[in-house]
Amino acid sequence: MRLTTKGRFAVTAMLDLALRQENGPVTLSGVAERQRISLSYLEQLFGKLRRQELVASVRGPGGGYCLARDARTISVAQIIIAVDEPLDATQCGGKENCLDEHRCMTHDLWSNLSRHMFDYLDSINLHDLMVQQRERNSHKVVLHDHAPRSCSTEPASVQA
Amino acid sequence: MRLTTKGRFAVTAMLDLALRQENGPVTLSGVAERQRISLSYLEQLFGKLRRQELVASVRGPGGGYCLARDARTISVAQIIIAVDEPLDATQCGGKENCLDEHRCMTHDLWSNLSRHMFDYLDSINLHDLMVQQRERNSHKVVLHDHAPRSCSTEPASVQA
DNA sequence: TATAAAGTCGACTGAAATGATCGGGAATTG
DNA sequence: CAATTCCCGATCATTTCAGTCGACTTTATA
Repeated sequence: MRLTTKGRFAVTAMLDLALRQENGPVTLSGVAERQRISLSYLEQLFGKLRRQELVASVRGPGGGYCLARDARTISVAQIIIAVDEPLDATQCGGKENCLDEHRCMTHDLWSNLSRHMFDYLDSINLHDLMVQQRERNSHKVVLHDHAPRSCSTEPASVQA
Repeated sequence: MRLTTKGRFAVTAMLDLALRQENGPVTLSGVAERQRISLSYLEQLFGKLRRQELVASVRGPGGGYCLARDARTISVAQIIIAVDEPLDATQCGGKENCLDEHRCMTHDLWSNLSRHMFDYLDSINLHDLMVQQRERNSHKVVLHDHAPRSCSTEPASVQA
């Protein structure tokens, strides 16, 4: 399992999103500003997160991103895998040339480690992180002062 | 905790060493050949392993490397740390700018993960790997046919 | 309908890390 | 002395990472 700032940023950004989405879609420029992550970089990450259906996008003014599912069903591992694609510490992903034709001597060690890391990160979901964060910051969240758009696909104002 | 091929190579090489050192010092060129790792690269790694006192070197003809301690007391984590120096997945090693002045929201997550990985890799020692490996390969080890030098500091032939 | 706010996409880039090489040493044995 | 082996620093090529840029699409609303 690869661990880079890519995965870290993604988790941080998803947490930011999760903490704010009750006010409607969250813009990437907002996340970028609050978390000090480059907007263009976030766009890349959220492209992947969207394709993995972890977030849903709403285009146009007032748009942004929302979680595609309940925060309880999104694990940290899923987020990291979504942006950091290849999930293995073995370098030979089950098939390649560890050593000649055989699995190298330490193959099992790395694949076990990989599974270990995954299990740990998969045991933590976004909701857990939200709770932790809210405990720390005693509800400093500032609400939008304009009417937010809806995160769901149904129209915000029922007049279709 | 960083996981690169550097750490992998180091563990593989140390295991090779551990499995063969009963026949006296093991040369790096031997390890390089058997494990398909570049000799010069191994030299770099073993420089670090020696400075961390995980291995001891014997110079001159018949020389090579030996484990500096019993295989049971050398954990995989120690090997990886020795060659891959900085041991943290937090990127802000406790001090740096996670976010402004504060620890970033996911700081604890990463430091917990880091500790998790370390604990796992620290729970496995070289002897464990040796046993595993010997179970797989039914004693295919070929012995040297010349009298080996000693790994210890005392002279091999007692005539000092 | 024009405009602005947002997401979408692909190509590109600079810098760092990785993995590896090279050359010249120093120690030790025989 | 010569061969073997460790020792060490400098250097290098490639890849990956993190980030940038520019052009585009969708949508709300004035």
